Amino acid sequence: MQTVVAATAPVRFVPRETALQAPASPAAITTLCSTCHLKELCLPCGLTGIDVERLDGLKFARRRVKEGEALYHEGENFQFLYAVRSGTFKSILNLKDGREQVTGFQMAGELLGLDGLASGKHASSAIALEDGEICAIPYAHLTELATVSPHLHLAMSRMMSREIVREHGLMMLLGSMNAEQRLAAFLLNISQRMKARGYSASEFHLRMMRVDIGSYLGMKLETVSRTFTSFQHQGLLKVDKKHVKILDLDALQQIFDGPVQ
Amino acid sequence: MQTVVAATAPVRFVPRETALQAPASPAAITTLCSTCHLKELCLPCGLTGIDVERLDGLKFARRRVKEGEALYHEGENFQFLYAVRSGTFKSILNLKDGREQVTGFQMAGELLGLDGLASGKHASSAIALEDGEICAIPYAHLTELATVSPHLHLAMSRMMSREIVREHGLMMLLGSMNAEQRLAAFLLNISQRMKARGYSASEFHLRMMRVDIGSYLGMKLETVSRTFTSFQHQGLLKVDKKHVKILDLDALQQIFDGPVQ
DNA sequence: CGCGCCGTTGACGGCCTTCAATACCCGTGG
DNA sequence: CCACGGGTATTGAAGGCCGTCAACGGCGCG
Repeated sequence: MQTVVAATAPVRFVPRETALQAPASPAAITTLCSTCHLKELCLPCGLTGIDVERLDGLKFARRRVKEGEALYHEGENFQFLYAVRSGTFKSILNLKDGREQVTGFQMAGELLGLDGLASGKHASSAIALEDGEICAIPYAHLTELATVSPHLHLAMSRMMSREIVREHGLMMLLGSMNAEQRLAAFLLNISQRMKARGYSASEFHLRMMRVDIGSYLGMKLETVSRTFTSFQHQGLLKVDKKHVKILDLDALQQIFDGPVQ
Repeated sequence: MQTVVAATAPVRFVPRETALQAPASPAAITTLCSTCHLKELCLPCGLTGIDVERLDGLKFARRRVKEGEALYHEGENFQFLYAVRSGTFKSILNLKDGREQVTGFQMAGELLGLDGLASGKHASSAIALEDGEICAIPYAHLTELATVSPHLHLAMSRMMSREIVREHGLMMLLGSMNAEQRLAAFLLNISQRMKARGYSASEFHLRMMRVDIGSYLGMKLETVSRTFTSFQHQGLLKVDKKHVKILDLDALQQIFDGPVQ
């Protein structure tokens, strides 16, 4: 049933940058984890040689996604996990009244679709916030590999557990913090993730709109805007629309930590 | 590894194949999934004969827990998953200011500790809300089994995914609903879970305090109390402290669904 | 240019929090 | 037996944070 695992595809020399710019040939462009510049962040994180090579056997289909496009919709059959190669995505739940609830933002190296295993249908939708590229990982093949490789099994479990922990943190935020703390938490989180990806931790471009940030943080877009302005007046940061420059990371951290106690 | 003995006194869900009923090594405090009355709800859910028998090999240690006692604390090393046999538990995060954030309530057949895989340390604490009993499942052994049994691997992944989906729902609640909708959602959820366990869906005893409900729903205990009173005045239910009788489930559902649109 | 989308800002009001008092239950001890 | 105290739940009053509604400005695009 499962084909050969070891692959000897001639992809060793594909440099990171040009790999991203490969023309969108309709035929499947495959990607190898072992040569991916994101392997420290992504699924292979923590895996060693042999296990990563096993992942190579999956020959992920790579796919370009344009801004606004959906990777999958709530309710669709779950077949693939998606690993972000470039770009930013949002995960959303559709509310009964037509609004949407943002459950997370995903950046390079992060996984999308883990909520689909539960029922075999995607429990949320994933929308691209800018043009980007993803690896589509066939879940059935991945689990087959996991039965062979305990380390991969562990890595997958850890990925899911990490998602649970992340949502715990969000529940804490939504359940017990005020607007300033929420936005501070959000900015600190983005800052960290940008840093982990080699970008500046203090100056970045937000890819999502105010209404998305608001939905994610459980506040209205006007409140998001006002809180940005307030932070700017306090000298914590400089905002111009989506461009943010953090001027005082410590103070932001203190706001997040809450009133001293 | 697997011994077979005839068991009498089967509980509610009698297994089809009485032949493979398991050994009651009477002195031992171990528990077998194959004879457990919770197997339709718990970890073995969806698994068939052979896989459940494999779980039997783990010989879960059973443990009694008293009200107020902790199964584990945030930060402790992660070794076991815990399956609730009886009683009710709350999962909590400790906030910096000394308060706590409740992230979930667990009833019979539900798993505790899934957030520990991510870092190897428990990311939350689990506290018994009443005297109860749990199965302590050694995670290392469980993963070993999962490499042998693809079905078990799938079952575990599904358990985690279900937790992610559950938290999604909670984020929606915390991010976009008012006090009445939150409490309605909470009551409907409890009602369903009681029903699934063979109890009345319309009349039950809440095991948690108002402050816990409030923490879970992102509101203050006074607001919880006031909303209960309001529901009572609307004729939706009858409340006396922790005892709740739902009088109009449909109306409660309508409140949860929100204003018509 | 004009239109639509996005972000900002102001005014107002409502929902929920905060603070406080009271009632109730229950175990302990005089 | 009743008094007493601690923990829990309810209820009231006042206030604040944030939501709602509205207007405006900037920007990109047909």
